[in-house]
Amino acid sequence: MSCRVYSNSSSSDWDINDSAIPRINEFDTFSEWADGHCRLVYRADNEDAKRHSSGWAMRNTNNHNVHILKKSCLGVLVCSLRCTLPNGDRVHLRPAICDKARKKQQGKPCPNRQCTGRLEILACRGHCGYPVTHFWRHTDHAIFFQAKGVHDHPRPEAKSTSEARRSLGSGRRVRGLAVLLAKEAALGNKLMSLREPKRQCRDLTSGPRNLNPPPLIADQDKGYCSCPPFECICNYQPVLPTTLQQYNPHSPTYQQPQVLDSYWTQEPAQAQSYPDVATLNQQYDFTNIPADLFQPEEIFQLDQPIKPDFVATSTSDINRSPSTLLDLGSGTIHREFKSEEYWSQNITTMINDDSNNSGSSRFNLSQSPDNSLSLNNNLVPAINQNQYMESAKIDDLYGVHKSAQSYFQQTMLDGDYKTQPNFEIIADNKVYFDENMQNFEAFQNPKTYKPNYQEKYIDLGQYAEYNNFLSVYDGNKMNDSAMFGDLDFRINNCVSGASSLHYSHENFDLISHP
DNA sequence: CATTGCGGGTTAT
DNA sequence: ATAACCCGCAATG
Repeated sequence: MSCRVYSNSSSSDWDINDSAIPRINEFDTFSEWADGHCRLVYRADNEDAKRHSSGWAMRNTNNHNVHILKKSCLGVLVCSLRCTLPNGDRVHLRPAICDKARKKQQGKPCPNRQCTGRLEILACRGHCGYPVTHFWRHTDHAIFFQAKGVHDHPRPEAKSTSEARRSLGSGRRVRGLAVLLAKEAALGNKLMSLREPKRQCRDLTSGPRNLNPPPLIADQDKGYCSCPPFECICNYQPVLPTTLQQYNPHSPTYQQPQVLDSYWTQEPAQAQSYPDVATLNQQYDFTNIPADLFQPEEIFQLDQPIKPDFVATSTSDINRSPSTLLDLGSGTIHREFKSEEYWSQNITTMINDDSNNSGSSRFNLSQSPDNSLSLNNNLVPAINQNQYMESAKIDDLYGVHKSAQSYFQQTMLDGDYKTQPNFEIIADNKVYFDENMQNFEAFQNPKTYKPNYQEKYIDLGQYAEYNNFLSVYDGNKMNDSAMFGDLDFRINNCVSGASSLHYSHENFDLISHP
């Protein structure tokens, strides 16, 4: 699935912006759910790579560089009430890529027939407070992919699922699709639930930050009804499953959203039950709210960087934290993170960095004693948020954690995750050859190579197939080995100054053609 | 109609 | 200069 230490290609070191890119002779299999700071190299004829596709909802972003396609993550569509579907799962739909279509998605009724909530965007802020970005760069013989940031939200439904529903018109009535979705979502749920805070980075210059982003706009008095005009169904006060930590994908209690049969079929709605209801979140009192507060212009837009100045309010404002509504028109966030309700509000140390910057994230990250090592699963942080956690479940998860850690250590001890490839030097519009007769590609805007980050990923997806997961999940029992198989483990040493350099200019035949 | 990519533009750092 | 984003356009399916 995502990034890997043992990636065929990422054994080399390169940055998408480099003028010199290693010549890659081994390629990665396409990673639909690439996450974290990672670099992959695909065959030039890889159809998915050629389409620049991703499971994440990525929209094109103009970086004014015709040679590198940049995309940024749109997050995920979730229910404004964070409702729990009858089977205990959550809603996580795929945001439309085009702004217009996405606006229309926002405010639509929650697909959960028993829920009065509305769909809203949970923005991605996994890259220093900004959306995760993907970069694509084509050469004659390879397609280079680089991702920056760690998605701090659930996976949306896969593109294929979204497309299938659209092509089926009122897809919510299709039972077969529902099953498909449920399976896929369930799989994603489980994978996400095992994801650990991925960043173990420390900004040495500024020190550890509490990066839990607070509401940008205090919002106690901004209760609203997101019902579309003429469709308001707010005369009903739902009992809300608003135990916020349930939406922390890194909490052992977290369960990924899932689309239900009841959503997709015409079957009568069964009585909704909220087995883990604890408190009613007054934020979602829709009783006396006009129906016209959901202005299209207020819906969806800019992903504001999170200012560390705000963090002080994060913990105490949990229950009042408004939802995130990004304004497509103005680029402002009108209502801030309900995402805080998804994730932990107990962030002690947030470490989020990329190759060039330190930054913020909504992740609740556990600080590893060793800054250079972090297990990328979801099992560590049982921090003040497990009131609803069954002890047995905790035990299970920690069992997985331990086995995963064991594997990780074993793997890293092998120490063969890195090889030194030939390098593919890319300068502008000319072809060069190194002494090994490697073909070099043309590239504009050569830049000085900046070996300023070091990261390694282990993707265990190669050890367990998707179908294995599915079948395991179908049995309603995820055993540890299966879970373990698709975990991402990664080491991120994001300390720029402290990172050992993998190479120097001596390793490159840098050619600059300004 | 949505997706995708392109590119001119703005704003902020 | 760089990065993030807005917006319109065109090609495509």
